[in-house]
Amino acid sequence: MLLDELNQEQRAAAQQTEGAVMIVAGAGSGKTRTLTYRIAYLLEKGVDPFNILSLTFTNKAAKEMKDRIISLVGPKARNIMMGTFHSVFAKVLRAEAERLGYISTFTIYDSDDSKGLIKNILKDHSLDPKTYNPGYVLSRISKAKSSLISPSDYLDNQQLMTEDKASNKPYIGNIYQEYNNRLRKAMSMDFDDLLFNMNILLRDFPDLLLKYQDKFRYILVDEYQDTNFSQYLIIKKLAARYGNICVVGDDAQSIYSFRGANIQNILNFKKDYPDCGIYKLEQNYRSTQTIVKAANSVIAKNRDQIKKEVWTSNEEGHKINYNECENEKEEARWICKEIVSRIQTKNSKFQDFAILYRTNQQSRSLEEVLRLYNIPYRIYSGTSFYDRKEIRDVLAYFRLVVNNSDDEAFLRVINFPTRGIGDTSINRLKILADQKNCSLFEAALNLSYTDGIHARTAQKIVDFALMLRAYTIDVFNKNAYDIGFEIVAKSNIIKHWKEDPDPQSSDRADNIEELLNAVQGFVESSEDAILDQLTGEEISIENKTLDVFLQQVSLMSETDRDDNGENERVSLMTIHAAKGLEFPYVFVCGMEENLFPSIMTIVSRVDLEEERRLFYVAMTRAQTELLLSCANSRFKNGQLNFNERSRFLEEIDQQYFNEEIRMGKKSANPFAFKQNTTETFVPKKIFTPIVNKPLPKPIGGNPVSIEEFFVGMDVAHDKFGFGKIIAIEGTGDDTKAEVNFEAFGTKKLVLRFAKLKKI
DNA sequence: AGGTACTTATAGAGT
DNA sequence: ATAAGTACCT
Repeated sequence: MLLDELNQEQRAAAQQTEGAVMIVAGAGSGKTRTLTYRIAYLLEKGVDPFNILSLTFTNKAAKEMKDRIISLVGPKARNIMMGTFHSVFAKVLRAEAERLGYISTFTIYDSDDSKGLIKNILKDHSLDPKTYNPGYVLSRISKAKSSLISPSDYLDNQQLMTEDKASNKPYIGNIYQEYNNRLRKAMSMDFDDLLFNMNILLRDFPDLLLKYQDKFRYILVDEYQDTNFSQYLIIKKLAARYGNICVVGDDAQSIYSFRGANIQNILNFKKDYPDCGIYKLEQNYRSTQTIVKAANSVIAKNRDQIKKEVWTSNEEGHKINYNECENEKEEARWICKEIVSRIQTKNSKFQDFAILYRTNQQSRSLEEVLRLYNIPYRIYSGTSFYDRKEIRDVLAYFRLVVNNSDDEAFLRVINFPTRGIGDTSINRLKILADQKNCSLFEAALNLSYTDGIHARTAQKIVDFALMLRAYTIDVFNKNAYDIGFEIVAKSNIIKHWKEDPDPQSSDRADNIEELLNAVQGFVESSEDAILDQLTGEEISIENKTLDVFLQQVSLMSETDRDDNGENERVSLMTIHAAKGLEFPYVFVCGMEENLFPSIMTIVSRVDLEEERRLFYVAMTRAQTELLLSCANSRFKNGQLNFNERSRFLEEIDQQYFNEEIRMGKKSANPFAFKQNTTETFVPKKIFTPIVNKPLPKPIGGNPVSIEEFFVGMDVAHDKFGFGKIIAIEGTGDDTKAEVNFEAFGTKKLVLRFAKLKKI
């Protein structure tokens, strides 16, 4: 029987298929498993997959869950609507776009596009971008949108207006209004619009409300603690007819309030659905007792929480490991050594390790040292592939072809690669478009020589528009790859990078080719539904058009990207990105005050509690071993900073550390706890440690000629990392050195080829 | 118009 | 450290 795979509480939660259900699931308690079996069970009971809506936190999670369900109950599961809030409702909006006066190929703006639009508005209204920092303005707008506050609501809202006046930015409401006007004119939506407009659709079109209530008779929401008001209301409306709503979450893992997530949604579920079944999953199957208990001891410090007792019957396991380092380089080296030692002694694989951090910047020093140790890794957050300039440029061409009204895309590529169209002509064109109340693209297409633009430049503008117009006509008759390939070729963008002498430029050309590969992969893939989940239409290669690709890509995160089968790598990511994942060995680095907890959060209890939940999430990713580290000094924005170790370290019940690494009373002087660093805190190693020496040393070192090497010299090798020369033999080109590497033991190297560097 | 050199800001997490 | 923006030169 299908549900035999679940424990008693999980099974009970899966079996109550009708009505409202809340599953409060502690970390590692088999939440995804329960959801998966619950959906499989629904299908076994005869529920039509077209009637199931399952909302997950990442698209990757959706894909994995769907694959698992398919393996349990067969291919009919493909037709379940499963994905993130944003991707699912983008599909619905695409189908219903004309109700809202949008074209179905509307563009989705990401935060960079949104910031660019705000910058343009500031420029046009002569507002100071220092006062009206685009990032800040966008976050105000975003918070308003995710609370369903429209621009006119904003301008009428006394509290918001007072706040903006107090911060000396009285025009944010007006910027919001203009921002929305321009988005609409460009036939574009930002992330929050996908949810906002879905709400409008359900509010203003009763037939659609009924249609989707009827379609989505069974609704499941994962990570419910991280939903915002806008998402909450969509779900509430959709579920209002049949009442079959199942939410899963853990208030202790709510970490997205900055994005408007409202922890009250889960805390108040019982108020909305008084008859709901509540199930608590408290048995942790993931981690050792040490990890579970240590994490519990930390989260107990929070005041706001649903009471529950997470426990495990797993073995006690290792004590938590901790190392205090001089600086971020030494921290990275410590992590590398710990990884290598486990690889060699415990038969672990690189994919068993994750290095988690609070801020994306921290990945850079880790990266440098991982490369030195020749440890394969993958970064799952930070500047994603799709954020790179060259990729955004190509995507802007695609966007403009699919949606001619997309002015931001137009401005991005009108003169890139350069085609002799400068600021003067572009400003003139903007004025023309404004006068005619049309898009920049249309203005360009219909440019006449009486328009006041130099004839030669005007011709270039018209040529540009005509070139793209040809693709617009074709875009729905060809698959995404065929047309994408042509656009890239014709726009000269690859040629531009290939001819550029800068060494980084050939990488950019390669990236564009990789993007085209991704487009091809999209066209050829059949992993998704065979039938369109909304229309029931068959999906074939002809449906895989460029606009569909764009819509998919704009909602994809780095975590969702394919790893091309190369999965034997250490994972690097922020703690936020690690939510929902698990690894045998987890490093949490940068355990320092002002970094984690972040300096922005330490003034308010509510923010600090969220930060503490974040640490709880980090700890509970670990299955067998948890390793923490901090650095006494660290470069940030090119400046050296000194921080005390994080208060969170002392909040862990000290019995879960080895005796010798328990925290003493926190000292006021950041240097006072320095002497007991590496030697004492590092566990026994199989490699000869050189950590007793005062560090840091520059990483990388300098190349030297063969004669300069001597026995006892500290050297670095591209592959083997740091080592010390223990013997030299031979002369001239045949000179060989025996080097004892920290991580790879003794190697004999021919100096002429080894490219050893002095450190 | 387009490229180069200098200046300045950067605050955190990401659909 | 890095990117983006500005001033200035060709």
